Amino acid sequence: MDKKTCNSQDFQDPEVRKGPWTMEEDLILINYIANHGEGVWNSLARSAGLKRTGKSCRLRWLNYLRPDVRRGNITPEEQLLIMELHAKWGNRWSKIAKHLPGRTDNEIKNYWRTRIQKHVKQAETFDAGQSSEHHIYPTNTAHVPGPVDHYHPVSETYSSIAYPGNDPPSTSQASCANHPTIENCYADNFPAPFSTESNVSVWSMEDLWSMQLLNGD
DNA sequence: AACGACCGCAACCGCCGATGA
DNA sequence: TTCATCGGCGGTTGCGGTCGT
Repeated sequence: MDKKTCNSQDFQDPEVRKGPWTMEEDLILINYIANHGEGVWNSLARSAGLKRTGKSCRLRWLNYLRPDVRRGNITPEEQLLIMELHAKWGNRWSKIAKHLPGRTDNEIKNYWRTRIQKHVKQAETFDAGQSSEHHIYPTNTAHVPGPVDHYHPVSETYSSIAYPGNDPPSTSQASCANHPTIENCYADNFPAPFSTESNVSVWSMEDLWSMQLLNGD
């Protein structure tokens, strides 16, 4: 049998819940960690009464519920730092995230793939068609991504990379793009938190934490 | 107004290394 | 040394929202 399927943490328990976290689950997790601290995620999940894997709890906590997590609105400075560090280390998202306080590896990874990689690919395909010319950028975008050079495994760096310095992320896509934070984005939907039927969490972290404080021991 | 295409993000999956019995 | 368990990481996917026609 495959080792993975034998792993208790990966075992397909029919009782294990998957998919989006509910507000109740979030509150349980926040309360439990507030009272007992984080760590030993599998036993935490069991002790807290959550029908989730330890992995799922850890991910939810680190990427969303942690009080110091900052979400949305990557600043131009952060974007530049991400580009520099990615040029240096490649897809070492957790390593990159350590240099961006409050940012998670998952967010940086998503940001890179959805915002930056897209433009890099555009530039690459364009450069392929314009190989004799340098720094001629697509006209269908305001962004001017530079060419990506190749990774040197020995030095753990890319040879050179020319990214736009203060090119802000596109704001034309997400509905929340003009909001400073996703919390404010959620706040704009109040006082009618949606998805009430599925009870999927769409609450601001401030709300969750204030609820936690109210419920606090 | 309706609908399909596209995009962003949360969450899951698979793998690997560390640790302890 | 071997095995089980856990934590962490990077890659991938599915869903919901937005945009364009």
